[in-house]
Amino acid sequence: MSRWEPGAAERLHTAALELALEHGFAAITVPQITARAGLTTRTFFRHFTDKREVLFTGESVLPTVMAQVFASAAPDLTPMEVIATSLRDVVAPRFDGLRDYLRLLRGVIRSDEGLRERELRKRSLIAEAGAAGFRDRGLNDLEATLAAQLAATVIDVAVGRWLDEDTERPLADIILETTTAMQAVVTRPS
Amino acid sequence: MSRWEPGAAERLHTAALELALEHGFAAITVPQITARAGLTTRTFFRHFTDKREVLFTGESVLPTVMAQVFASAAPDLTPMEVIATSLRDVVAPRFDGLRDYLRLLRGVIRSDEGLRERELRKRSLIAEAGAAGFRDRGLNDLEATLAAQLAATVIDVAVGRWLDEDTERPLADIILETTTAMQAVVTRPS
DNA sequence: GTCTATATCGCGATAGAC
DNA sequence: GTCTATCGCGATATAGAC
Repeated sequence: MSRWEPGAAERLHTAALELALEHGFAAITVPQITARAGLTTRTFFRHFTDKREVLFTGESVLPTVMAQVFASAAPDLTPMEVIATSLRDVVAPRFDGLRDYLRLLRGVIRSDEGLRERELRKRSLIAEAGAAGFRDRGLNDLEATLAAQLAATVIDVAVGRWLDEDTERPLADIILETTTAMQAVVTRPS
Repeated sequence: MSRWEPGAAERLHTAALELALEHGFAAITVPQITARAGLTTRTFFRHFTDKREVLFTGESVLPTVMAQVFASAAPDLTPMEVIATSLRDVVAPRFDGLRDYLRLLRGVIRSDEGLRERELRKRSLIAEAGAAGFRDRGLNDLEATLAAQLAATVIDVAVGRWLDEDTERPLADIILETTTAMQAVVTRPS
């Protein structure tokens, strides 16, 4: 048995989310968070570079997920097909079951400007990882960048709508709806 | 004649940019910036909500520019046509002449994680303003959101490439190249 | 304009895992 | 022994209150 309870980062995350839900993120302090998790302030900053970061754990898996997305895509698919099928098959399963938690978290993030800003980094990381994947598939720099931005937009918008709805429609359905709408917007005839 | 030299915000911006170029943004302090601008620390925080903000003045015009973009677009244009022609006619002229300054500023922003994060907010503001504009043109929520994200991506990518190139190719040319590539990525046949 | 809270981080020590 | 996670103390700058 160790000197410390395991899962310090996760306990800090839970404590921070609970406190933020109760009092608002701006109103709580790092000492408050660490007190609830049974740790010290100094320890907090060893796990997270700043106060906001504690709400964005688990985000580090996103580039990994994007790598999976492209590894699992058939080589003859067009960029939009890669986006549509891969997000449906690889991303959606990862989010299933997290809906209630993600709704709570999103509520906190939306209520704080600093957190909203921090959240935009997630999209940026997705787009970066995606661009590398599309370049590996043979697209040139410009096309790879644009395709990855499209993918990031689809994830962002689809997950947002998935969390918005009262009925829990499968994320995979919403992803397909979103990619279809994207095609329509770009190819719409005058 | 007033008690203060005019243009406090602009002087602070210039001082901050110069100091950041010399020492790196993280290494400089607000008192250093205000000292160079001949002001007090308190005055700094009256003009800017935080230290990073001083490098992002002028950004507040972006929603206005986006409003212009949609006001000036012919009503029968498709979303992609609105993006292509409006960015070329309204956005590009606004950036002309700022290239050297923007390259310097971008160098500073790229070198600091906090500033990179803050910059993503610009894209977010553009997308929000754009979505409102596309809704006004009759697109439904989903399509308006996607079209605005496309527009934000085109601006981002096109301006980035414009600043990257050694030869000063007109921004309008690069915008057209970017929208063309976007169409190709989405409509590419298998 | 002054005062103060608190976010942030450097350093040294400690305690267990291996 | 080394490695890693933690603690405690202290310093500084941001940022907001008064």
